[in-house]
Amino acid sequence: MSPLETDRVILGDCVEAMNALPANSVDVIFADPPYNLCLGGELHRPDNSRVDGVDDAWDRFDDRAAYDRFTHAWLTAARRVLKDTGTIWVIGSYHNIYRVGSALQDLDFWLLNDIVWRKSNPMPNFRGTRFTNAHETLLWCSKAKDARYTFNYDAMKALNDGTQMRSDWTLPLCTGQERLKTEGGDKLHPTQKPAGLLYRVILASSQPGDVILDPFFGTGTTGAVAKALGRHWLGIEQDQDYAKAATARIARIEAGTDPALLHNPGRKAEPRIPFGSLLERGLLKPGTVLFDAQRRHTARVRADGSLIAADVKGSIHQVGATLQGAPSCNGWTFWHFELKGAPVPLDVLRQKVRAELAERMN
Amino acid sequence: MSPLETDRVILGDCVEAMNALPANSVDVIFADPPYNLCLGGELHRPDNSRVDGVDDAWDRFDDRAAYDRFTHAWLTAARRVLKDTGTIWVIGSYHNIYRVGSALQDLDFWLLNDIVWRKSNPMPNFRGTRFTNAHETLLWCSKAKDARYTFNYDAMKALNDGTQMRSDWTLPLCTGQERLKTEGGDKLHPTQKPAGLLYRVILASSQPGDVILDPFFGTGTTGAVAKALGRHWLGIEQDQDYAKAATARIARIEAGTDPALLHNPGRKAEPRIPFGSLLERGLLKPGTVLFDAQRRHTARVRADGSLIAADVKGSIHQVGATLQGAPSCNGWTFWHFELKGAPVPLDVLRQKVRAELAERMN
DNA sequence: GCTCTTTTTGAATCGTTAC
DNA sequence: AGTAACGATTCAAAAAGAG
Repeated sequence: MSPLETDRVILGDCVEAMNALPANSVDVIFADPPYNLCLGGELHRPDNSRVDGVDDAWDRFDDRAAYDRFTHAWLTAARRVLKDTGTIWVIGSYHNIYRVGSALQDLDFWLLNDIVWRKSNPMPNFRGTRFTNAHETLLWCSKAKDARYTFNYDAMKALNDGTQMRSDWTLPLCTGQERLKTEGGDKLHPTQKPAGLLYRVILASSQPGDVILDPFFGTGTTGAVAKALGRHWLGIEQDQDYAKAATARIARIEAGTDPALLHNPGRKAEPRIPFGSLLERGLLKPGTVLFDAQRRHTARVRADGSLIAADVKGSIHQVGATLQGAPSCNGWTFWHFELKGAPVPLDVLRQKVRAELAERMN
Repeated sequence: MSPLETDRVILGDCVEAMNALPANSVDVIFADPPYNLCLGGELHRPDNSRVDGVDDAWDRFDDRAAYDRFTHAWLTAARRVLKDTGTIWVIGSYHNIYRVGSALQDLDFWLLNDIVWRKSNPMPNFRGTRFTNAHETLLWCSKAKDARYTFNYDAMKALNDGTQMRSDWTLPLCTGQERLKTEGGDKLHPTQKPAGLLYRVILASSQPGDVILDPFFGTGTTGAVAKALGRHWLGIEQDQDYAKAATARIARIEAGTDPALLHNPGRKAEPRIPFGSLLERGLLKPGTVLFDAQRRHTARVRADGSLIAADVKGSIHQVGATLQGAPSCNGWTFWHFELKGAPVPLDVLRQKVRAELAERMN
């Protein structure tokens, strides 16, 4: 077999293309396979605008068994081209990631971490039917339990302001200037991943000069970041338009650009403390009676963190404002509870939680 | 089969115990099954015979297959006792959650969300070989794709300070006073879950009076929180010491009883008011001119409670939708009428009627 | 050029009841 | 059973528009 020719896009099916590559030849694989979303009808926002869901042909499978066969096939091909010291990353959502995770384990990949990409700006759940689906999952595996692999611990620690990088990464979606557009101004690809995500993946698990393979190349984010970080890359993509756009995009990147220019650290976790968390933490119990400093008003705490007074229900702020006839009210300082016979403002509890959180959350 | 006897711990194997319960009898299942995949220690077949160390590959295969059989068995038993309108929660880490997730899907459970528990104080990775494993995953499933299920959207939104609860939950580990200890001062159970986690699970997915089953009861956190939140509980535990500690722990909890504190039914549950009843009650007169907030559209009220605009006749919703060219419209909030020179939404009148109805109930 | 407001949008398994 | 009507429902970020 000929030696590996890198820094190019291979047009075609990813299994066939990988099988045409030399075995044990790439250092890292990053894969963003179809999620098999199975979306039904249309979805509208409360303002009646239509949500542009993923309905592309490449995301449609006959059934779960067909998706499992597809997953097994491409992971098998990926395993062959991956060096014994290499690692593979796969990203997915709850629709597919449990199939992928099981398949990886069945193929004797060894799970090193599962990483949660916390989206700082996810799409809300418009109908109020579930929790806002605000994250995706990345699986990071070595080829075997006892395999040696690359993990740039110190680079990750530095990227995280001196404390160990955790398994949850807070990063925004790929939007704005970063998102590739058609000439008509629409998004070119329905699921373009943010460069910040690939930055962490590649920086964590490869060395300069390594080869990064992406079998579902799409708009080529993997190639763009790999090139900027001084790595070689190889993309496989079956859609000609995507392949063309990716090639052009990567050509515009300067190789080995100062990583600081690309550096896109996640936002710090906000120290916002919902009032409800005091209940979850057992610092306050449902039924606790709250009152203002002058003891002119009282209200009781409900299990969900709302307050109930004679005629009013709502947040600590809303109820405080309504009872006073004021336009607004800071419930944290307005409301007090009784502790050993003395009135204590709620804010004391918030400060307690903040102090605990500040200890190690990054 | 005898009716379900709740608020007790059943000592024994969870599959046998669940099979002895009536089918379709519990509202929510919370399960924290063993994760102990490949953590060393002895290997057992399902019949509890020990596996002799043979070839590595064979061992590994047998181990994972055994875990899969175990998972399949208890999930099958769980499915039988769960009501068709019930939901199941399973918590796990990357060691087992991909096996569990696949098994749930294979058994036709329908994944509603995967939830990430972000630990605010995780154990660091001491050897610097991986990312700090700072989260665990909860899977939340209904019994079938089209099953109705309980999700207390408004309670969750209230608990999160007025914005939708997301799929990532930041909560501390179970430590300090909360952690049950042996007489010697050691932790009683290796994986006691924080009450705050169960608080959110139970508040989100059940109603007061519902039955919560935990087939891996351990120290009884599920029962303790269920009781405090006015739910019934049922625990299955095979370790006598854990069962005893759990029973004692729950006995100390004060049961939540006040529905006003425990229940937030939300707006969706409010009684329906036909628009025509506003006319019957004389709150609105036939011929009243309605308009939207931007005064782009107008319509007149007819005696039968339908609207008439230039080209359109129909309900307040139909006419609003048609005039806007929208797929749907809430006529109650869309349409306004003039009162003392100011625009007032129809919804104000509906609230008035609802208040009167509530008054008469007392 | 600058600030403030409005609009747009993102891998979405997104309803319930009465007839 | 299927169909039609009712009417509930969104957050963050960035672009685009307005002044």
